Amino acid sequence: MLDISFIRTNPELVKTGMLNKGEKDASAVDAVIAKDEEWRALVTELDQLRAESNAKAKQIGQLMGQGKKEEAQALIRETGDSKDKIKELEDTISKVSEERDNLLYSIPNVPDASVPVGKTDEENVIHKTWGEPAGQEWRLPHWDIASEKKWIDFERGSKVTGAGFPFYVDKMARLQRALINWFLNEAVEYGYTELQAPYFVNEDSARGTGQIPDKEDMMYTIPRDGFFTIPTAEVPVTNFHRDEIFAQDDLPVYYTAYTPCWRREAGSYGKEVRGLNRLHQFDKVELVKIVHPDESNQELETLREYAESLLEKLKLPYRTLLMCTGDMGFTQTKKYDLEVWSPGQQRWLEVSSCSNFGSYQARRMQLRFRNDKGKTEILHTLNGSGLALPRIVASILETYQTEAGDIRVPNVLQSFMGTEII
RNA sequence: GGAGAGGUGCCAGAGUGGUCGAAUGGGCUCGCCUGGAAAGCGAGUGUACCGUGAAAGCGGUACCGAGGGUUCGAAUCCCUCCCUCUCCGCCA
Repeated sequence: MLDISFIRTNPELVKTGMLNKGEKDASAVDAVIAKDEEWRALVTELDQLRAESNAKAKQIGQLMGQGKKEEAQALIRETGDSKDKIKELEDTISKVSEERDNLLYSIPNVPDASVPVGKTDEENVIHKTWGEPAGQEWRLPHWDIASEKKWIDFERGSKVTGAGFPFYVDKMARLQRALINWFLNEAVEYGYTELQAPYFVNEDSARGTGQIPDKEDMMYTIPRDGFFTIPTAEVPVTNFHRDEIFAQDDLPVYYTAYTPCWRREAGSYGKEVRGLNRLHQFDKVELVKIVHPDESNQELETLREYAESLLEKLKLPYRTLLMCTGDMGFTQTKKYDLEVWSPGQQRWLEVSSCSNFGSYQARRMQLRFRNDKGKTEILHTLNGSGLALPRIVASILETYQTEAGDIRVPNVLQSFMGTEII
């Protein structure tokens, strides 16, 4: 969520950002300011009442201590009214603050000034392209390669679990393992601390990173225990330090974690979900940064460059898009998508999304540091994939296939695969 | 899963209805002492919110695992939940 005092002092900026992000109207901004004013007035009133009642209780205590029972009794009789009033005010306040918070949750993060204004993905800006996208020619889409080689078993996955839960068989299982290892090794070498995270999170964590209330339907739930299966490692990893206060010297903090990711992906269909394009369960190595507010924009650039370097080392042609305001998502201030070329499908596939969340997530999580003046201040969080596996696997199969039907193994993966060709 | 014991500030740990935001010790910060350091001595050391102020600050409220309740008054009593530890069971 945004800082309410920031909204109060910059209402027009927030409204513009909201409309640019494609919200229908920005009335929530004025509404939240009004609701907050109401809340503050009530809190002031309640605090005064409580102060009076505390003073009385203290006095009663003193009288009792001195054995002046009669006087104490008289005072106790006086307290009835204010007690009811306090109770009533407390109920009103909890209602009002809930309304205020709901409004606050409905206001998206303000896009950074450097983000292009636009409505749809057509207005995203191509920030960079790398490599020569190969033509179709004799190249097959990865699902044909995989089924011919019996490397990915979608049918048995459907039988055992459901659509979107494939088995990876033999060389494909090994390729996945190779990628996970290589991604983690690269990240650790770069300076990320490796974490192994829980695959289920509780409601507080889902709220901390903004899956609740915004994107609740993307997650699978375990209702009996109140858990959500993680849609990305971002959720447990960013929540790792929830409610903590960092010393300034400990910043920045970099984490990497491999986890499976589960997404319900309700409403997806057709070529979008063909093969490995979109799955309900997939593997991903995630990168998370927790940084000083002044550094987050620069940190986003280095995060993107790091993710790009992985594709370059894999020698997979890609392009980087700077997402426009309308296509970038609710909680981000700025976002880059990395798309790898799929020669078998002749289309780009998103394999990494690098985002700066500013203070939006950190405020929900009360993730803070102590600044030069010794005051606590909200940190900034970022994350990006480094990288998501299935589409990388798809792109490798399609890019590295030979006309004879074999698959060459990218150089950086050969030591993990134990071979140069599969 | 069963039985029991617990969850207090940065840490350890006292506190079983009133003057407790919380003893004491350790840590940390600053000052004194020293050629410098250690030791010693002195002072300080939570978070959030509301009000006020340009700010430093000042006044107030809340927080002793979380949420409810009893009471004029709750860290302390009651209820629910979560977590930790010990023993038993189960188990990779």
